[in-house]
Amino acid sequence: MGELSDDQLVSAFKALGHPTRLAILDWLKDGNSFPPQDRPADEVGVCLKHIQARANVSQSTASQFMATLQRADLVICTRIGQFSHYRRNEQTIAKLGKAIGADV
Amino acid sequence: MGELSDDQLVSAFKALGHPTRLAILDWLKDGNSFPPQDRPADEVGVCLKHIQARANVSQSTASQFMATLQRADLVICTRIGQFSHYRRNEQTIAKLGKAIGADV
DNA sequence: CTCTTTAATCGTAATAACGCGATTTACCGA
DNA sequence: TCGGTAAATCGCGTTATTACGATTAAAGAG
Repeated sequence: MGELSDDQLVSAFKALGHPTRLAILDWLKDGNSFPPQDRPADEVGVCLKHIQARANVSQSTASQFMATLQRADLVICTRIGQFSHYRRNEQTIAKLGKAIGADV
Repeated sequence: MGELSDDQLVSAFKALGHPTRLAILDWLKDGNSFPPQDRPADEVGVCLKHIQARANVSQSTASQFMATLQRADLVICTRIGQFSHYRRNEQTIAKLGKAIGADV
């Protein structure tokens, strides 16, 4: 269980430094609050279109937001057919919490 | 002991999303590692010029970095005469650590 | 095979952040 | 009062981020 490097920390903080991305990460704590899907949200994550709808942004913006969160390793993407599902990467988020006070 | 609002969280994450600012906050954990001052660093904080020297940036850039950290409530500034001293705001940093996992 | 749906990528314009030198303000010592 | 020093602010050019529509690629339905 390694710790996050400085680059990873900066990348994560940058990703969280946006109100919508921060909100999305919060929404993903309860995947079942989104519209129903073929595969349950708490298993594979929430479909991008549902995130897009709640965030009230364009499709491309929603896709970019999730790509930013993914590059920071804050979410995990599971692609099933044509659908991309996103869920929180609790491991990285926990490491980030530990890093504050230790590294930061 | 209130919690940080969403705006405060975003502001703090933005401030931490820069390698130099993140490093500065880390340096301030050991104020005595900086050159000696009239008033000890662990009491009033570290003088701006010492932070500037270690960060290897211009005076105006150093001043702006600290202003950004201060607006995010991550550091506290103590002005003594002509010198601005900066030290960590452990309270906000602790709240930020708690917020990750709770709010985030 | 064709049409539709999903989502990533491209191109772009507006906005914000970055970092610097120059200036201004404030404080101190002589 | 007059320099000298510290630091905040201003002005500016550069770079990065933001958010969008349009395009592209892949997958499912008929």
